[in-house]
Amino acid sequence: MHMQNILHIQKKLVPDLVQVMQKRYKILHQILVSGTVGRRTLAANLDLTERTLRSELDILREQGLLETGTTGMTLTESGRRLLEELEPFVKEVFGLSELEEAVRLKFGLRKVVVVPGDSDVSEDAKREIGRAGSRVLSQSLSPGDIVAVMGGTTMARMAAQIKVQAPLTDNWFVPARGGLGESVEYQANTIASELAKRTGARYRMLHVPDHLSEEAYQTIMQEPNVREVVDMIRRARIVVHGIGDAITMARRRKLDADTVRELLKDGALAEAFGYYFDKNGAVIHRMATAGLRLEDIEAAETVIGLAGGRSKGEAIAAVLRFGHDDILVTDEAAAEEALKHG
Amino acid sequence: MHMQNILHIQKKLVPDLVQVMQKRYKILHQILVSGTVGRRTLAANLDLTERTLRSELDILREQGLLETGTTGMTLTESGRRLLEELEPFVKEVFGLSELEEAVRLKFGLRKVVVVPGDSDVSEDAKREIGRAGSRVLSQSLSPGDIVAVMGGTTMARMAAQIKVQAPLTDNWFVPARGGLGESVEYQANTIASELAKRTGARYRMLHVPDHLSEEAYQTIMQEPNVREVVDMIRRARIVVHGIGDAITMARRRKLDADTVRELLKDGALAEAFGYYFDKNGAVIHRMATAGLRLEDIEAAETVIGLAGGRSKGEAIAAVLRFGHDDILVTDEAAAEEALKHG
DNA sequence: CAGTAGCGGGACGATTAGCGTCCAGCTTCG
DNA sequence: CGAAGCTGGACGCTAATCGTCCCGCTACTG
Repeated sequence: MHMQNILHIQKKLVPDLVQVMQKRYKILHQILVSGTVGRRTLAANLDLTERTLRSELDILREQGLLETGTTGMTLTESGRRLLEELEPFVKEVFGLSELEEAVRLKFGLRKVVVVPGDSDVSEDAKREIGRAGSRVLSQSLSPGDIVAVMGGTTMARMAAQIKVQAPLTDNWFVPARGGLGESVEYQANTIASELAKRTGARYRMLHVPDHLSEEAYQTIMQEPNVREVVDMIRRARIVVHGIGDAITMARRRKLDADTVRELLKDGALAEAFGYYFDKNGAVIHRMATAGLRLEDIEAAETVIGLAGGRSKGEAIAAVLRFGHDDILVTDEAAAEEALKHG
Repeated sequence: MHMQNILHIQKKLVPDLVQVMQKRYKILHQILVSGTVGRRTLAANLDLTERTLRSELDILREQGLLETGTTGMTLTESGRRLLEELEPFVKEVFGLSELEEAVRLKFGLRKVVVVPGDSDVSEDAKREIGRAGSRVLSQSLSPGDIVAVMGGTTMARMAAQIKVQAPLTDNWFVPARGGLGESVEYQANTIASELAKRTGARYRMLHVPDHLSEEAYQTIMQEPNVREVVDMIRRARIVVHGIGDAITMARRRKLDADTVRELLKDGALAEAFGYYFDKNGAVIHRMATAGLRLEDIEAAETVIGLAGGRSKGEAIAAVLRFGHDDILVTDEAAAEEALKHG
């Protein structure tokens, strides 16, 4: 645990080092398997543009790793040896990004970010998910966007770390759902306000008590300022949510015994944005509070899921199977686990 | 030997990023020892410009390694931990550049280039010295410059690897000394011609047999084309030479027994540009052939010495003590050894 | 309590590096 | 002998980087 691999350290100090290493490794590797190959062919094989490849080749040539002849480029003895020496590290260097790509393909996502570690055992990993999540959210934001956010500890951590260049005077943060029985610092309302405060955006609260009678529910929904927030939720272009284990969430939200029994019977596995899912991603149950509906999830342009820890891998897989998430931010352990159950 | 450290690999694969790593480490380290420090102070301490430092600081802050307060910048817990984790690798990351700086200061040189390895045992290191030497020479060249070169295997390797962007139509390569009894492929004449051929520059040969009588010597020096080359040598702005062990060189050049004995008696240790030096850098003996004199060495703007291998460390130190070299290109083992004897 | 030194961060123009793109000249191979 | 594929050069556009200066603020110090 303490003898951290130097690659992990380097990733912090020089974040793009690993990517560049990967790129150059791929180039050398491709030349190795090709024997002798020309620049254009190489560019096509590696899906790089001719010019960027050329810059890399110049560097590699400068380092004496490859030679240029009239028929194309070949690895030098030095280059071949380097590739061989690099072999043991390749798995590690490529580990996370390969994981990201694997998860992305398996669940048909637009983007996957995997941070190192396991949130179940490492506070570091949790923080990294928060940081990575906030970065993803920042990148996804366009002027005028309304962002609907859920609650939860991961969401709170994300909110606590977001930073923007310039104040987002043109954006809104709204809670995706009314009160869901969480303690106040992890409620969607709190998170929306924290996000707004830290980014200079505006926000709205949605105060709808849990467990209302149908009649009371209809009444409160007629309230203008509830109506207004719900309308904003309907128009949200971005939705950010955590993913939880069904039973844990049910307990945390103090569902009544009957409901819990029913959830168990139906095979509830995961929870996200107030819905419970079974292992196939089918919706089992809906929390009784106002706000985001499934149609809104489908209408949103970017749905971002945040969750980490090996124990959540299966739940993540279930929610991803539901099929409406676009971006996943998770950690190594959860990603591996999700793949197993995908 | 075979389980190479990944840092060695990275130095080859991503040398640019390793430098960036060094820079960022230095910044973090400086902040650590300063406790809290402002940008300007930091820039002055690290000898960086304010703006470049600032870009780096932004990245490091983005990585959560440092925090910015009203009184200056401080490392975060993350940053301190990173620095601690990095400690075991620092020596290795900085190994060569620290070595370069140490040698540079010890012998008062303008520039020192140290390549990894030991030429005594590694063919790779020899080639790297050649490559590095050719790069240094290219960088030192200005239009119109005359370059005087010596012979030797290291010089030959350098010549074989030099490359230039555009042909040096305005430069001359001349042998620094007439024949010095080396086999033809390592003679200064050959090297000058090879360098010229590979760079598009022009060259002159200097054919002066060894061991001439004083009379014959005076006669040959009156020869117009000898005279002409010697004049060019006098005007050389750059001198490039190898450094040898005195006894080895004496033997290779088949000096007569008397002279060798005399060299030994006088404590000859090193040889460079036809002169023999004792351990204090004092000139013991001069080879009897035409060409470069000590005055010319002093007049030259840039004197570049090339030599590697632990066994040559002491000789290198002796020549550097002579005090007229500006740039040294060597390998790790020789540099370490030279420091011991400096 | 007022003055000041030192702080971070904003701004902006000049410079440069990076990149897409196309072309010339060469070698090799069919 | 022609076609294909190769390298390396060239060039203009764009985006990033950098040097430089300035502003407002804070926390000391006298």
